Amino acid sequence: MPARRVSIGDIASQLKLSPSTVSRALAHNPDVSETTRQRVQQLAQELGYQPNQVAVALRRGHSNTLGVLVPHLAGTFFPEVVDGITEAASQAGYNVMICQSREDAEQERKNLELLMNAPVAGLLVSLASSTQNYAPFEAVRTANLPLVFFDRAIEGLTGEHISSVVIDDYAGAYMAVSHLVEQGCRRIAHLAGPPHLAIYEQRHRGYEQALHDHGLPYRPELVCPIGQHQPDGAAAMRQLLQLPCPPDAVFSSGDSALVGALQVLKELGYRVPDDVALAGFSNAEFTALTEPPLTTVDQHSHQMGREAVNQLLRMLHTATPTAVVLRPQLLVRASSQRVGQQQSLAG
Amino acid sequence: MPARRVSIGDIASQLKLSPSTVSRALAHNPDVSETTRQRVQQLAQELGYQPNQVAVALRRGHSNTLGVLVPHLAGTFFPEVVDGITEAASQAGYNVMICQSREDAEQERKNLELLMNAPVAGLLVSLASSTQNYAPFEAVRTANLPLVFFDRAIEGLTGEHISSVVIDDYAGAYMAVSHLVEQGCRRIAHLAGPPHLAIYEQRHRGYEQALHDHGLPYRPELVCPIGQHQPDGAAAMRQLLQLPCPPDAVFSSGDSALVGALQVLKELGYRVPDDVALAGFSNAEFTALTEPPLTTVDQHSHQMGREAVNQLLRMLHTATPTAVVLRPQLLVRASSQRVGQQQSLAG
DNA sequence: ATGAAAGCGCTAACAG
DNA sequence: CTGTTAGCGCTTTCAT
Repeated sequence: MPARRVSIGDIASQLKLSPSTVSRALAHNPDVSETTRQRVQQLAQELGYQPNQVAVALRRGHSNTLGVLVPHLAGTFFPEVVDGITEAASQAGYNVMICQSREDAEQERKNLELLMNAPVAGLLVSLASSTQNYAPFEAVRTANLPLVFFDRAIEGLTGEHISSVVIDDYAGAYMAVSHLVEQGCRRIAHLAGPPHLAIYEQRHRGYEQALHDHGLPYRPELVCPIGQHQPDGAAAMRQLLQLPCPPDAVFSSGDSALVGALQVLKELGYRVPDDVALAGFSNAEFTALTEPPLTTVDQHSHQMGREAVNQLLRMLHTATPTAVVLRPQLLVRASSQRVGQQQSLAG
Repeated sequence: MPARRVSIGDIASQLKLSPSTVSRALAHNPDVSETTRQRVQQLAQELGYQPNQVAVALRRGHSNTLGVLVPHLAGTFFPEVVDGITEAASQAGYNVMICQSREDAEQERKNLELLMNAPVAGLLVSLASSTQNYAPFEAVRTANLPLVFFDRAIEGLTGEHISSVVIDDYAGAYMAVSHLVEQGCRRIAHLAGPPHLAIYEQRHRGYEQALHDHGLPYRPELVCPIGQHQPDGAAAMRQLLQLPCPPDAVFSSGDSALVGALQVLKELGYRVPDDVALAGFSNAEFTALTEPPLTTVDQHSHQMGREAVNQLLRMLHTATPTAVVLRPQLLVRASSQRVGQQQSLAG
């Protein structure tokens, strides 16, 4: 009943040829005569022959599938990267298998194992926030399976088949904070992310350096280490407003937390940007739709996905790993533009 | 150099056993003696043995991979469904392979072919908006490959291995429009989606029926067939406001278009909801963050994904197809709540 | 230009 | 309880 699919053997016997010849004909092998080639292709067409990719993969020892491992698919960033990945992959004739670690290191390990046995031609990975143990990635490295980290990479893990595509988080934060200073802000708070993820550490460092370069002091009480969700940002904002000397601007390491802060400010009657100016990071879809719209740093997420695939394909062919750093772009919107201040697009 | 991976044969020869015994021991087959089982498992552990899933799939004739085909991964809806799918699938020991049709019927056909040869244990599909020819799905049906449509289904395509999970779009639209009527709106416009997709047709019908049941006339000039993006909604809104007798409410078939409409209204100085009340469909993340927040219909997207996987697993085991219809939920927010009107949550 | 044979890694039927 | 054999569908020597 399950409508058995036609195999090379079927075609061979119908045409009284050997499987090898049929295989060759299908592969446009020049050894095979023009006439047989046509006969084979004709019949294959008629019977609706489709190669069994599993058998092909087993025989060849590798597949044309790329494995993708992301922390989650919520929000806008990762879906956009994945979109870029699937687009570039399918253009190059690869398909894509996606797993989510759900920010859990153990789940990440399992998925990694799964993908390695899938098997895939290579891996595109963005780390879970809870990952502390890099042993599973060592295993990928020793298996010589090409690996590209995107956005969240392991600093220091290098190998002959390990590339990375990240944005310059440091520069993005620096640009945003410099912009806030130029708008006249002097007490700039920072909603910081988990520091063991390099991206958040870099954003923190960019914040720090920008303050320093503009002659402003770094005040630890203005730096709140928080989760990345809306309520986290709201709670942090409330605390900041309790300070004897509250901030006149907030630079958040993520947009969701920032929108939480915005809501608290509006609720308590503060004016944005005049009392408190706001800038975030990621260019989430909703940042353009809040009131006021939020200044944020765009990460070129779609392009990051495409670039990650390019890196992978490059390694597949020439085995030269690279570390690509994309330059982020500051999007200045009303949440940080004070009247009477010059507009500036860079830091 | 590529650090050859250890196979069952390797373990067998090191232990002077046959591959079959090793295979059995690994599979906890009760036939094998306790001692050998332990020896095998011990060595497998030490050598870091991992089964080659491709070989397993080839041998068994099927894999533990589910194929997912979505129109796109932009916005919030499909990522949320996919999130539900991967969650439920991985709990059931399946992994997930995701393809995007990019709303293109030809791409959809290719991806379908790809997934069928992957091979997958079953398919979870949401149609591209341009799909008119259902032949590729006939092929899936005759291959007896379990198929679950979610959200965008082919009405009338039934089979022994075809299920569907959709929400009651008709009811969702009916609820939203009834709510607008209860808020005192009398000239309710509709931003309609592509009518050949059943979901949009149903939303349109729900709109029509709600008007009728409340004794309001259906006015064709208030129904705008548009694309689903923000500028489409903005353009439609401008047109509607040109009418001799403009609408006092808008029910949009999607949230992005609605936010476009909202922006035009604010730009031109209309008050929402007092001059024009708004309601949308999908509960996109940003609808809670606009000013005012947008009333919308929640589609239980995450649950839809989980449910789709359940349907698929059910067919894998018992072969009984089902058509699940989830009940949507109207989320009343400020964009439709007029002061002095009673609040109502259902229609 | 074509065929025969071997084998990718695994499992299941069939001995013993 | 364990081993032998065969084969999933395909590709690729090696013959002819």
